[in-house]
Amino acid sequence: MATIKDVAKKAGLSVSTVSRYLNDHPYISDDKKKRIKAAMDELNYSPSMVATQLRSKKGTMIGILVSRITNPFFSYLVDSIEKNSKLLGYNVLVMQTYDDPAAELKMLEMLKQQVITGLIMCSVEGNPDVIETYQQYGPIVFCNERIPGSTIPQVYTDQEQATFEATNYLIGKGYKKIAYCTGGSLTKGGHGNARTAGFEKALLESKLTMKKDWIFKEVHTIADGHQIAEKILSLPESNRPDAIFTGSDEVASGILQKFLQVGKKVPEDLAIMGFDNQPFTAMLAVKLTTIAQPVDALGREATKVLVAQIEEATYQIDTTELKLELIERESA
Amino acid sequence: MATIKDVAKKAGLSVSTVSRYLNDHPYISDDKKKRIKAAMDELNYSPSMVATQLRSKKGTMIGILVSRITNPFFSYLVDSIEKNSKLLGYNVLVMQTYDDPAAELKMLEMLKQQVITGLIMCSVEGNPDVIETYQQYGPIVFCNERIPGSTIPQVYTDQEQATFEATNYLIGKGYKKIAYCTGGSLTKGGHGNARTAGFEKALLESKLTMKKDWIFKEVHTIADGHQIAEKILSLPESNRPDAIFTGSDEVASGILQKFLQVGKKVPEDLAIMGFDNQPFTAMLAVKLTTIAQPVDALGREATKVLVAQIEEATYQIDTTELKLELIERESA
DNA sequence: ATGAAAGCGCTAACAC
DNA sequence: GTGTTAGCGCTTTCAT
Repeated sequence: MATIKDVAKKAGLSVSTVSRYLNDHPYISDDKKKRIKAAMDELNYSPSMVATQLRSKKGTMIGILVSRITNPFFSYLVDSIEKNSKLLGYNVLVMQTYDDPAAELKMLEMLKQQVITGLIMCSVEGNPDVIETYQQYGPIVFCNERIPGSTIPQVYTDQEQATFEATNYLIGKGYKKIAYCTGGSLTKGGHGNARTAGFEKALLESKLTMKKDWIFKEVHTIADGHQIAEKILSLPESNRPDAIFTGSDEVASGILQKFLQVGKKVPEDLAIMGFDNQPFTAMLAVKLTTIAQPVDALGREATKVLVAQIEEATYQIDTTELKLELIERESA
Repeated sequence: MATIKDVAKKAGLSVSTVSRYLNDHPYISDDKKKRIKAAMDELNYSPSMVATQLRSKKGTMIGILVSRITNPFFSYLVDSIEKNSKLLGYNVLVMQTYDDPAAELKMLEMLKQQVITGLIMCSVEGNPDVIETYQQYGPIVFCNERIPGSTIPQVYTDQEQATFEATNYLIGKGYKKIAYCTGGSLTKGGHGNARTAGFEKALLESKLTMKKDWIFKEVHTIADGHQIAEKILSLPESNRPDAIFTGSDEVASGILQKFLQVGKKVPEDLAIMGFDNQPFTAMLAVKLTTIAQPVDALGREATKVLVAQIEEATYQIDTTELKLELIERESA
């Protein structure tokens, strides 16, 4: 591999001139520019990013933390962040946590070790206070996750309000026995808390109660949905919910599928509310009523905030598109 | 940020000893190990990956090239590669090409610039011959894409055979006017060629013909499926296909949805064959007949081959799981 | 077992 | 405009 030194020698110039050329500094004579270009081509030279970065301290890699990339919400989010990053001259290092705080810490360490120049956390498992201590090593932004009172910039939607409204929508339709699913662990500070708060608030206002048997935590997949359906169906009829807020289209679909399989009707036997408005939800046997997330805007704004911080500029988040929207279809 | 020098000073030792500690060399006295550890903790020290890499030439980042991460096939593939890489001590840099050869080249350049230590190409747009020239800068493996005659290691399934069989399945059901969709551009050497070959072979053997009007190229999304459906429906009835091989569950779903919307029946009015067996295909209003891909195995084997090459070991690809399987449901 | 010192490839004063 | 030079933080001979 040719180095800047080789190029300088071949062009009969000093390394500094070549370095200037690389960083397109002003004031290099055209004649020399051509000689340098020729030498580079001849040697098939590419500057070493590693050396550049060691010296200049400026990296070009952004880290993205998601819990599971196979969740379409996250794959669309990564898509948005990747596209916007590329536009701004950055590359993305993607890491899945699978809800493991250790993976998250590993990513934070990479920020410290300068592997990444900035970090977008689309899911957070660890203690926000310790995450904050990593800000000294590079900018961090929370995307989608909202951590009240944190000093870390956040790009988010109002999930509490949306869940509140969605639950009221259910209540308004006459459902009184509403079950609840969450991807979180239901511990304070864990994720999914905003939604839980909105759900509880709606129930409280209507003097409805939450039953232990109707709460499902740490559920994410279609298979989880199957299990939930089975649990519900194994309950005595008198004790079964008549509606369920799932917090995930995948879980919702799983429940739906199992109910249909055993000959139940949706929403007559169970009304199902999804979350995310994933593309396929409009095509299911019973079209899913769900909540659309502004995933493109979420990714775009998060990227812009992060890059602004990296480049020591300021950027005011544009919140106009960051709205959740209830999509009314057939399942509830 | 503390450096190795600071640690050495604080521990009253030389940088070399600290470096040895970092790389757990043999023969450091326990006493000194403790002093080093203490100094590191006190200074909150983390070695700089960048400096380490500049010196040692050993990186820990693997590049993954996909066309669109929002395609569930790719998100599952990335999931598999990411998980397996992590297991082997590597991180992943993900880049989407959106079928743009320039993006692909950019990634190849990153291999040259040592940003990534190895590259898994899950989609290839550019000229295989020029891709091969990049092997001098680091190992490359093709995953899913098969490029006959290339010296680059490949992990793939037999898509030609599977498409041949799927088409024969359609023919066996009595369909004679079979349309065809591909994500590729239908140029020689472009992707999707294996499938096209299998399709053509099946048609040829049954003396069926391909019609221009029944060929759809560069289609990927549900929206593309909608358009295809509209084009088919705009054809005079006598000239409409009675079945369609889509090469993509997303496209298949789009076609299905539009047909159902206008009151057509599937498979009676049009038999639809998907590809990928994405989770939601079993839950559509008309369950999709499709082809399951061994995506976990694909990702795992690709990662193992690549890492073996990076670490200068040898690895024999385990092909036992690399089989495509026709999943017969309702749409065809 | 430990240390001194020479770079890895590049950037950025500083000098001319 | 262009060249000289001192590092960035680490690894790695080569001594001892």
